[in-house]
Amino acid sequence: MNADDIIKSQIEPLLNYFQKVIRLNNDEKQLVTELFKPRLYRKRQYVLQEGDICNQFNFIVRGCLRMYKIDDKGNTHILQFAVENWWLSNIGSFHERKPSELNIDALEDTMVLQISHENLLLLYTNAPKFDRIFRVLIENSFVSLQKRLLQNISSTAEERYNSFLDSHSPLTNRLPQTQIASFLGITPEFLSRLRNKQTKKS
Amino acid sequence: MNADDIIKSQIEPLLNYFQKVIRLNNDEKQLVTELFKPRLYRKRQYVLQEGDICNQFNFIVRGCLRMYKIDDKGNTHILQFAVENWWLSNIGSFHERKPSELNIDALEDTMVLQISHENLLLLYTNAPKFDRIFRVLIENSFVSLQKRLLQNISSTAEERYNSFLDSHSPLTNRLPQTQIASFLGITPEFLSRLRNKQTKKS
DNA sequence: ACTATTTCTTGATGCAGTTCATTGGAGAGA
DNA sequence: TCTCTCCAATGAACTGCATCAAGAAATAGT
Repeated sequence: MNADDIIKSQIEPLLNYFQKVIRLNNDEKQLVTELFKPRLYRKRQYVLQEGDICNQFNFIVRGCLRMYKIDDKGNTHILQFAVENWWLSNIGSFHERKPSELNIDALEDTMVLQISHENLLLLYTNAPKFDRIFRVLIENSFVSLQKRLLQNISSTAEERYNSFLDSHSPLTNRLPQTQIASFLGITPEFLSRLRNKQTKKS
Repeated sequence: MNADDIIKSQIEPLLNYFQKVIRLNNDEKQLVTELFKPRLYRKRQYVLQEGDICNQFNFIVRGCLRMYKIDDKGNTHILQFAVENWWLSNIGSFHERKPSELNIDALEDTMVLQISHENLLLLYTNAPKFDRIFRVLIENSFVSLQKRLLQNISSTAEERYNSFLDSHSPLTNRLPQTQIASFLGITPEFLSRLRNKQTKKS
């Protein structure tokens, strides 16, 4: 495969993703291919660092990213994991063009397709269909975020862990437990006790 | 004022809201006036009841709504309050056309402008500008939801209460404390203790 | 293959927040 | 005016989860 073919093969999953919402014509496909740039991040590399303005909207082709905040006591709180075919970006910082309080980094070597703020506006202007596509995309993100908030307000750590196993099962063996604990909002020690308790049961 | 004038005066805040995103032409204003219907809900009246499909997207003209879940133990957990110039609807149920797990009801007599699912699709088709307007609207909701999740993961009840006072100050005296406690994810008793502690300080 | 670093487990102790029960106050309705 | 119901306050006992500490197991770097 030459360089062009490699890029094309990476852009496929993105085009497929869009076409699940609305079919695209060739001009629109062309536009996507031009405006989204592939980029590789190495494990532990920052995609977005606190204080910077988030300037890229990221679609994950393969690998895994996390978005998190570090609080005053130095604890990290993970807001979101993103793996293949998911989107990740600090939407607030991206749209309001103001410094991010959140970090994004790679938990594995990760290939993304990213579009800059400027090019996304260009995309909206040249192909208004994408206004709708991104509306739907954000509606979906909103719904899962709302589910998660509900979980956090209304459930114990054990219930949250179990529903994480349900909803994120592929990640369970892919991530270190410290990361999962930080996503659930508990200490790694307590997660260890929960797991211990559950294995004893079965 | 005759009936038409009353409706017109109610539609103003909605048009203003839209025009903060993009200016509307007269056809578009006309469309909004036709497709959004005013409706009054009495205190304690349901706007959406668990098990029903959410069929209305609501803009609050005056009054106050809440959206909440009742868990297995019978506790209510408030996901969102909405007052003047805010939107409220169960977006998941609304778009996926499936039964709601959440309830929406009125904490005060509340006037809303509501658009049905069918008419919203009509609006998108006849005036694609609204694809963008609703994308922006949901982006904003997403950002505040994300802030709230972060708060919940990373702060103590006292910190959450204080930041509620900051962000929702107009509501503090407007709502009973049980409602605020249920929004913060704590018991009314514990909220009472927090308040007691804070008044002693000052 | 060896060390260094990170990750997981387990115990002891402490605290934030819950639960249950009781009391007092305030608004709504007859 | 007198209930009746709803809401706020407070005490005592309890529990879910954090913290600190220390050791074991796994991973990565050279």
